[in-house]
Amino acid sequence: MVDVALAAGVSLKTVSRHVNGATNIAPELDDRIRQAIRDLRYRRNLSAASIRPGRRSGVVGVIIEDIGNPFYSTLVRGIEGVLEQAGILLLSASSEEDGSRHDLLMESLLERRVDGLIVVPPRRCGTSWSGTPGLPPIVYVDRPGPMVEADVVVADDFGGAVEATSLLVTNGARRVAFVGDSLEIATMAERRRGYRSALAAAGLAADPDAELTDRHDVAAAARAVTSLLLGPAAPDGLFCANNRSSLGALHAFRAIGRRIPMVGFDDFEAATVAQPAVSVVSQDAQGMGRRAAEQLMRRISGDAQPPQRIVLPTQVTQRGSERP
Amino acid sequence: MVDVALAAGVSLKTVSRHVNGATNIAPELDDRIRQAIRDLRYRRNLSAASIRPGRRSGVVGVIIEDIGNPFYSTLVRGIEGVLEQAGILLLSASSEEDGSRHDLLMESLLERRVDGLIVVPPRRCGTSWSGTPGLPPIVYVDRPGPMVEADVVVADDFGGAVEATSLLVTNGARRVAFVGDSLEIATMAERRRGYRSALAAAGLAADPDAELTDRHDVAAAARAVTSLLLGPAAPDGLFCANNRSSLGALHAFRAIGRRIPMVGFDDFEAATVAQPAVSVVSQDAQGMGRRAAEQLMRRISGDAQPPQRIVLPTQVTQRGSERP
DNA sequence: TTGTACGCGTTATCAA
DNA sequence: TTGATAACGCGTACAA
Repeated sequence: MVDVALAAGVSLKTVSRHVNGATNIAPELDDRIRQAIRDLRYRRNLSAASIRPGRRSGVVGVIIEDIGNPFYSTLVRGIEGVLEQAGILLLSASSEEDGSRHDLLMESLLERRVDGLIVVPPRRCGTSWSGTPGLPPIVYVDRPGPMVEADVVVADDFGGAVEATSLLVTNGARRVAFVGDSLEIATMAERRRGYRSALAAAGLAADPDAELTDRHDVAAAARAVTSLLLGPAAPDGLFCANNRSSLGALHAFRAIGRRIPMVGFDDFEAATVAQPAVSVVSQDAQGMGRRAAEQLMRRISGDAQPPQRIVLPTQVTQRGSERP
Repeated sequence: MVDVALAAGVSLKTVSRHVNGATNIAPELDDRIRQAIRDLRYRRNLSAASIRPGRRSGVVGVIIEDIGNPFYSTLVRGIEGVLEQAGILLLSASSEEDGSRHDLLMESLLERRVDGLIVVPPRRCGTSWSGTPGLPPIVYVDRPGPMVEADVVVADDFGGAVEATSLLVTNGARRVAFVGDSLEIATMAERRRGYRSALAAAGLAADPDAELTDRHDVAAAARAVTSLLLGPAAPDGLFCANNRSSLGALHAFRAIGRRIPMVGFDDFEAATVAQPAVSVVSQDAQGMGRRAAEQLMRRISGDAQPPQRIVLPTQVTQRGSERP
């Protein structure tokens, strides 16, 4: 910046004004500075600019579980869309459901002085970050954070699971099984609660053996569904509690050469390709990202309202797989 | 940091040494500093640390087309895996195939003093960045950059397209159509070149009317394939040049109630769910990300070898859809 | 409208 | 092994 000032024959401060878009500069000097910047290939250092108290870094931290999961990558897309309009960049990382990894990432992002954080808390969130003074605003998304008193954007997991399960029951299923990931994950616990609630409401007994949890990937889900269908008390309906479980179920159906009615939670690419097409209760991943980013922007702008809990409705899409 | 030094009764510099993991500190002072840091909830400011010349920011910029596309999110996953081991964070953004947006993002990342860049160049890359002095190392991925003299990691698009097309021909197809995105995208041009080359090698004439380009999303690809199949000269084989085209073709088949042999470029989730399962020429997206990140790390470490062009082989996966 | 002097949080030099 | 002091690149208060 000194070099630019020297080349343009002005003071350092005038250059600073120029790059910050100040209007009270003589047009002539403005031009000289512009020229000097071009000649010297000057580019300002935003890291240096941001160390000054009260100045923002223009960066928001994002911690999700796994960018490879379509649900989360869609979520990030929603966040991107909102923040890019404010000229904010995303410093993102995947925690892989690992609490200590998550804490490390948080530290790392905080050390970089992000203006705010959008976080999908891992199943066992080591530290609870919210509340500590001096922290930038945090918005939790997809799952509630470790603190009750925090902004959070979630889908209606319970209601969606009730709808999905009821849809199967309405179509004649009497023994509806559940496939999903670990119940330590808040969304999973909620979805199973909805599943059980719907069964109870229909006067159906919950069978613990028909609840397949801790299936973390497609292959594990496929194996679980396969052995369930080949077992003694095969169900006549299947609620798949996330996109990987749904895909696994389809693989199982194909491997066995036989299917049962199913409904999945969270839409997925293969849903419309399967035969019959898979009915789902979909959550608006992009919308969740958008809402979270909007709420964060409000907080960054100084909004001090009490913490908001934003629950996005789910949507039922019937495509055929819910019927026998 | 001054506060910590004061509280621990040492000088500022000793605290600096402590947080930087220097070993030449008296254990007693080390403990006092550690305690003071805890008491004061001190967290160092990496932005401030990085403004000093020669110091890295510990951040790498990533510009891709669209984080919502499974191919790119898988690519980013590969990058993440390599860089996290070096304690490096990703500052990522989507250019949406927009050249001017891309340039803006580049400027923004450069102003944040990233240590390096991994870039998927948009179809019309406005400026050519490589070569300008003072720039951090750049590795192009998925497509060659605007400069020939730059590190780049790509898949064997030409070879893969030849294999895909030949597979259809081998299975009896005589009028093989092509569906894909804009030929301004380097990978698309290469794949069409491979497609044509395979046709020529088989003694088959290339029919311009059977080349459906500029189909940017699934719906557009589906519409194109539908009208092609319902048209006067319906093909008896279909090469889908990217994952969105493949998915579009499946939708078209389902809408019409009739299919033709097809092979897709790039594997996708629904491929194993379709009936018959879709044969693909797959590229190792995660591997491409990994290789690009590794190459970037070498450059950041000061490796000054001539620019590398890394071409990753594609792999044919026959699942049934290539047959009539 | 422009410039001077200082401070932001950190690291590097060099002397103690 | 430790500490005083000067950068790093920039923004702000205040004076001119």
